[in-house]
Amino acid sequence: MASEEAEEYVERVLSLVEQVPRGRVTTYGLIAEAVGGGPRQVGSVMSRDGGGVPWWRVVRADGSLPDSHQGRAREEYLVEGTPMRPSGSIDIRKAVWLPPHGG
DNA sequence: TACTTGACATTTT
DNA sequence: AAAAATGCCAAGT
Repeated sequence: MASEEAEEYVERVLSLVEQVPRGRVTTYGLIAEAVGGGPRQVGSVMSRDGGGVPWWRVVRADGSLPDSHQGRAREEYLVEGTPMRPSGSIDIRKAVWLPPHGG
């Protein structure tokens, strides 16, 4: 039962990811700022239990995609109309969604 | 306790 | 613009 805290942290992360609107994305760092901890922690949580949320809406701070997002994520960006750059990475400046802070 | 790992971020070359 | 180096946080071994 000692890991109840860890589960709550996971739920907070997933909760934010579920709140990301279509056509927008957010970053690991912003989520980390909102829920606490570090960007890497958010990434770890995602790989563990991010399978139930729109994980493709979470990208790196510069709009580039993690190796794991290759494949399905690309299709999602196309159908959702996510602002992309000709290079293939996301136009983070237009696509970024700021998660709600402390409440 | 020390070392290694990971869907990251920022600064410097 | 792209790559390397450094910093960061928590968990696992």
